[in-house]
Amino acid sequence: MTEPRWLNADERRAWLALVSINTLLPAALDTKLHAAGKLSLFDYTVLAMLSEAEDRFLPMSELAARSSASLSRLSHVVTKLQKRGWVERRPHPHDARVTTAHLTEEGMATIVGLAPGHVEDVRDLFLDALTEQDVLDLARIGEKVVGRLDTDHWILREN
Amino acid sequence: MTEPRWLNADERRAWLALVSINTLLPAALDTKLHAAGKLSLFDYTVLAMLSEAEDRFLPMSELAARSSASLSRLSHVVTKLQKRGWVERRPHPHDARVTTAHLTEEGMATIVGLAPGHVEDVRDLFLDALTEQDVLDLARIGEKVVGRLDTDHWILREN
DNA sequence: GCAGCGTGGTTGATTCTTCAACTAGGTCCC
DNA sequence: GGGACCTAGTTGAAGAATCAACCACGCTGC
Repeated sequence: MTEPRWLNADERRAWLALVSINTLLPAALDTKLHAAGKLSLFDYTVLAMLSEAEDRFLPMSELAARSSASLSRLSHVVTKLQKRGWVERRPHPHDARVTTAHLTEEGMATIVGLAPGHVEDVRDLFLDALTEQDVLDLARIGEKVVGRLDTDHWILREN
Repeated sequence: MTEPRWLNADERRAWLALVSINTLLPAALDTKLHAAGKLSLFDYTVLAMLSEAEDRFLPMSELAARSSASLSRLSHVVTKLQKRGWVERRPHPHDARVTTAHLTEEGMATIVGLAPGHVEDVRDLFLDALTEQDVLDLARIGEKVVGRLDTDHWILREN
């Protein structure tokens, strides 16, 4: 039980900034999205991932991975999105354990309508504060951190 | 209504990494802290802010600012921490609107016991993935983003 | 061909967070 | 000195996240 290595000044700055961003940014985007369409950032992310997937469907576990969520959380949210008519659940044809989540036309229309405003918000709240170099640095550092938190994270997959 | 400026590849990388960190990092630290002492990262942050404050107390609104939370959220959490004997509420002597939250001896003992493990976890899950230059870059970029989200954020105050 | 284990997913209870409504004390200013 | 408005904080209800328990299917080895 040796004395822990406390954070130095720069480490503390980096850590505090990250924790603050972590609470402020999702809160701000949640507010915007809730005003625009009564959904949360997580709801939006789920719809976005489906809209970018081939044929607009994904197995629940793949969708969970792409939205960095637990299967349980995703299951509850998909139930909610289903009630709004934006997503459908279907059994997988070849593996009866698997459920696939499909984006409906209505769901697609919703995200198409929301996306431009959301991108503007992301720029407004976040990217516009940064130079091109900052963006590059952040992408590099961010991916390192993601790799440490989850070695197989999908955003690190080749291509 | 002009065509929105979609994210370019690097912007997208930076954004996706940040969103992923945002869900993975607190989840991992919550799990660790919950195992160590049945508290969340936010609970820990509140205790930590009090422990670093002069005389170990702060007005609710200042504590809310330092933990990036709404007053409402803080109020509920302080009620919980109070029930565990870690925090006390007292009226402010000169302004009857203000409530101050005080860290008890028991609360101090709790955070002193938890801190070394928590710092190790922060290194383990996050800082150890980064070089010294990364830490500097992240501190710089992080503070820019915080400034954009909240101009008067406390971490930007000239001490 | 069936026992045992791992995978994929759902559910309900508990805990947390947010939101809107409200109390109450302070400040401005006429 | 009395409105009007602002600041600080609390509360209860509603919606969201987590956790543990659980079911069903598939694979493996015998």
